Amino acid sequence: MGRGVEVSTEQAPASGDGAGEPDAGPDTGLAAGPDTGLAAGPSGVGPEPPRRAGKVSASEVSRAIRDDIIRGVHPPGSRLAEEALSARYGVSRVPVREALRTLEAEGFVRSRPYAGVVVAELDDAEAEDLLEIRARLEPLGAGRAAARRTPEQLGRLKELLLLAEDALTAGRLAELARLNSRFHEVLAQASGSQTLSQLVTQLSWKIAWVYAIELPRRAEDSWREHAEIVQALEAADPERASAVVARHISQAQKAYRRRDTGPAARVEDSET
Amino acid sequence: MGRGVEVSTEQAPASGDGAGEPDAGPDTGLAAGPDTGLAAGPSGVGPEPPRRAGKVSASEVSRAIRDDIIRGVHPPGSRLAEEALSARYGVSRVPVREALRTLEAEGFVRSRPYAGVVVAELDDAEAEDLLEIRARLEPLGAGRAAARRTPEQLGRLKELLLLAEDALTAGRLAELARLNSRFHEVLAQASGSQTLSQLVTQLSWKIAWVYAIELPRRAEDSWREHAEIVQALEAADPERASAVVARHISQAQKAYRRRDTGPAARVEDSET
DNA sequence: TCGGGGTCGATTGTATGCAATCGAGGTGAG
DNA sequence: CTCACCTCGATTGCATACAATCGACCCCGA
Repeated sequence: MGRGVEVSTEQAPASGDGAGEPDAGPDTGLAAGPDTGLAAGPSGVGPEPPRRAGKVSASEVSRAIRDDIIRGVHPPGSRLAEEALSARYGVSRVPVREALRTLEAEGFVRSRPYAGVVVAELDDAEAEDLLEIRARLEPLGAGRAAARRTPEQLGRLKELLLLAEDALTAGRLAELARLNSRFHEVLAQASGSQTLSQLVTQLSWKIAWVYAIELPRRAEDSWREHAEIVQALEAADPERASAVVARHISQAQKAYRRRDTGPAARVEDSET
Repeated sequence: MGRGVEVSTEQAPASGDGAGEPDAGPDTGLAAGPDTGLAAGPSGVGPEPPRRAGKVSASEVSRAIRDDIIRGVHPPGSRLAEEALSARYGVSRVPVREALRTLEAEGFVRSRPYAGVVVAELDDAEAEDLLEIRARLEPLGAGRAAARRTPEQLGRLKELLLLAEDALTAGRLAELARLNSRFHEVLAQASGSQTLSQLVTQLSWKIAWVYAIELPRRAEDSWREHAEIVQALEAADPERASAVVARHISQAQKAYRRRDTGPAARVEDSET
């Protein structure tokens, strides 16, 4: 569905604060996104009413920021200044602050008094833990869902399967990731437990984040490892070459193990 | 709108909204607590500055409301009007709203646009799910903690054990519950994983809530069941009496199964 | 008497303005 | 040249003020 006007300026958040990545891939998807997730402010024609009615903006802002974090618009470690967010999402600082509190409780950002809000780091260990947590919680939710699901929920899940199949054959990976989140979200809702549903839903967001952040990073690492291999070959150092390749394969396996990136994923893996 | 002085009235949250409990135990600890969790306003000597410095109040407010929810001051289903909270905790509505967002993300309250915020319900199934979740996550965190703990953290845990032993022998159950939460919180921090730590910490708060809410409710139910037993005896209905007693025992077992209520808790009583 | 519709009060949601606080940069002494 | 201190700009945190929305109550007609 065509969605509104869209800003173009995009305002890359980090002006060289360089906490996390060494500005590694500038192609993380920053300029790619078709929309910023909200009304995008008065960039176009006229001053138009401050905000279109119907939606309460605070929760919308929270969703928009979360989406942008997941999509890599705000990379880990980057600072989220309130006024900048204000301008970006077209609301005042108050709903922005509320959204940030939500995201803080969800673990997407960290904040310290008078020091501002920073996107949480997401190192390898964190990602590993997240996947472990999911591995332990989702079966629980699925069990509950199997017992309590409504026909509507089942139907929606089936529908998502079909959409995912389409997206998969068409190679629309971004859409696939979103469908994945949605699938787990609905599955969580179907568990019938408020607590479990909320937890698993938030978890699924984090997982989507992991995939979005970790896979490009993995690609980067992969090429760095390739470079190391070449170095070893150039140095004619058989042992080092062997070790580097072994590590490379191991890393690739690890990445693969994490792969079940879609509702249709029929993972057979043995969870080693 | 003189907001200044009074606070002592304590303002029981439900002015007849009667959603949740039938005002069951007015002694849940409402007037008992030595403090309401915050500065409690200028109830004492002079008008003194609106708030003592040092602490950022929004997060303090969130902690205070959470504590009050756990302690039963705001029972499940009760409405949390912003202005009332404002008055109670001595701040304006802005930090109150931010605190509510935090609590919403943590699952302690539910909110709908323009309908306000309500303390989440906590039925038996939810409690069961929470305990399941904890059963699955805490071992993970403990494993991580065993690998990554710092000596300071270990020391703090030992200290908590001692304090818990004291509280246990002294029979200070409320203190014991708080120590329990604290213990799990520190344990979670020791896991070294931001995600896991935050999750388990929030979970431990919820568990404390379950215990605080569920056990009194259990006591209530227990006496209701006692009454049913008496009724069955009065009616000279052996089958019904048998069934009721069987259910009663089963419930007590369930309650017992949930009981490990402290790091050192070795309570032997059989509930009822 | 009962149902439908409109008005008003109360509460939530947001914007603006001001006070509090922290880090960066400059300045002078040693 | 280094370091401590201090001033200032920028940003966060909060209080107030105003707009938007919903529920309750009342009035009216059948």
